[in-house]
Amino acid sequence: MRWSKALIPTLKETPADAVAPSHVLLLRAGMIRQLGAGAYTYLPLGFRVLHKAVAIIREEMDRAGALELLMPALQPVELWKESGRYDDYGDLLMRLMVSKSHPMALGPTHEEVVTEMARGLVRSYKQLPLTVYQIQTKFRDEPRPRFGVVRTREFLMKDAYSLGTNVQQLNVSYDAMFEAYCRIFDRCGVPYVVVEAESGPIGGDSSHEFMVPCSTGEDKVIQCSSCGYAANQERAEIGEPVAATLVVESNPAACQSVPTPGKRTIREVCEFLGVPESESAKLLVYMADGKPIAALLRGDHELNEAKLRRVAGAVAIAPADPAEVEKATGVPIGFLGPIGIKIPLYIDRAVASLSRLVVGGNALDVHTVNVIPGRDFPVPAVYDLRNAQEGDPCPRCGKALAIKAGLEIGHVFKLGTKYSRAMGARYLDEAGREVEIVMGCYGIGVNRIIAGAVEASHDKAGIVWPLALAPYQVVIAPLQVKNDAVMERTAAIEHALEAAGVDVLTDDRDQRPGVKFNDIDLIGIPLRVVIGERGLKDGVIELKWRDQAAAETISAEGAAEAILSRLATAMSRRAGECADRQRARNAAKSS
RNA sequence: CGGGGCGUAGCGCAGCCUGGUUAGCGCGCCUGCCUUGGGAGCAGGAGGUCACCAGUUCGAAUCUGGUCGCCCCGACCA
Repeated sequence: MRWSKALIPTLKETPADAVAPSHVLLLRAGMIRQLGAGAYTYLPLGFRVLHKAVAIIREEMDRAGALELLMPALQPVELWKESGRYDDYGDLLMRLMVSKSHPMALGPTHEEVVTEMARGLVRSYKQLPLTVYQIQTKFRDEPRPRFGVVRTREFLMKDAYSLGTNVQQLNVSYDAMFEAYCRIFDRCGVPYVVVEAESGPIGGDSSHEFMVPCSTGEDKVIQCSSCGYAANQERAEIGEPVAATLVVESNPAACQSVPTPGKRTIREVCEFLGVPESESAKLLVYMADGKPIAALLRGDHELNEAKLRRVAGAVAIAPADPAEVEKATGVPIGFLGPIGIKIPLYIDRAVASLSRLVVGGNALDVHTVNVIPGRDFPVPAVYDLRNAQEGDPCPRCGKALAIKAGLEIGHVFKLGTKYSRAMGARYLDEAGREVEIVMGCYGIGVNRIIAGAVEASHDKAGIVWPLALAPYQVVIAPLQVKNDAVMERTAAIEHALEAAGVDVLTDDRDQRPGVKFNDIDLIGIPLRVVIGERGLKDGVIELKWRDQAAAETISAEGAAEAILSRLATAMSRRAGECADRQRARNAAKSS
């Protein structure tokens, strides 16, 4: 491709609206352009990158035995009502009227459609297991799209669904998809960590997320550097604290009510009383399936709603509003405490290990000090209720956990029979009995692979694409486009590379070298070939890798062959790294 | 949905507080000259319903009210 014939609208300045590095650079490199909030055009260069990712995904899904198909984005809302997600999914579901009065939805995901298909097509255990996938546009009415291509209302997703007769088949399918995902992201050259994840409203038993570590990530990843434990903060467990020597005073003071007029928040109360927040406890009231429950946490800790939901055995929980709190406890919000509380109380482990704390006094403008858990209120049991923090003990090995931001690019779930039960998708087993299909679902955000690659790999000058995703593998920059010798040499190398199947971009613009170099760095093409009068006089041209500082001079004669061999070396090195990682995974699995 | 910010040429911005000729600047774009190994220089030029609607006024980019759009933080989120 000749640059002069291409559409590559690079930007010198950063558009005011862009903040995240991937957003800024994809915009500046002329890869995307915004149409509206959460809606982006992929310009030719960006579309090529998307295609490269799609091609890799397709190869690996096919290799894993998944069958590609294409389901409609336009879906009857009846299906969503049948599965129960019409309500659960809420406003995120993009609804519209067809033929003026017929309500439909644009698919945010396709469990319903797959299950509908399965109940029509799958009759016998002999047809199972089966995994299908598609690469298709999804729609979600995101309340807040952000960071360019990271969270949009319309995005490209690879979604796969496994159908099996039982949990064993599900586990085999799940493992195959898990492995395919590792291969996909390895091949794309995007760094990632696999974390245990909360399965969320999609339901199901088990789930892993694939995260690109980067500051733009919207999730928090908890990781143990010692044993390799990694989990989404939503899910991360906290290990038993190292048995701290509890300072038990020989003659502890009795608890005592103190006035705290107008002090409602932990910060206000602790500041007012001159007590560290870590020696206070807060009582949070939640509505669990419509009934009030309470959680007691250390003042400086954060409640993990998923943990509380599990402990309480509830389907759904939500913070109680002030009116519900007062109705359930008789106490105005801000002064709640565990002493004498009437609703079911779940106590976080960290609270029980405190020897003295400040709690709400269960009356307006009152708190209670010198409270000792177990003495002043019962502690029948303790739970892990809070979000893991930096430095908390690892649940596996007890070493300190670290926390960092991660961008979710892939997610695998074991759904079980959630959808097949709700929608009646059954097969006949060997004994002729009707049995619900056991399902799994597996998603990759294709756009997020692009965003994640840029987040993980860029410098001051611009994007540094991994070879596998780059819109073009090689860029040729003839420096004097009016010099016949330069242009003949350029064309010769260009044609030789293209004939060998290499994606080549030739910057034939009549621009000064500085302009070309800066644009080339910005769009991030891995290998740059510079052909100039000066070098040609000595019979040489220059090669430079985008991710390396130094350039290399090679003979102009046989340059194409030299470039091809360097590309081949780079690709086989990458393939070797992927193979090494796969071996490491296999070794870890068998051990 | 709560909080904050912004909307003036393709991009980045000034002007607005204190209303007053033809609304400016830089980059980019077009033409010519010149230059050519890291975003050159000179000259000429094109490009704007000042987001939209209503109001105040002799007069509105500027003041008032409303609407819409976009960004950020939070809530939310397979």
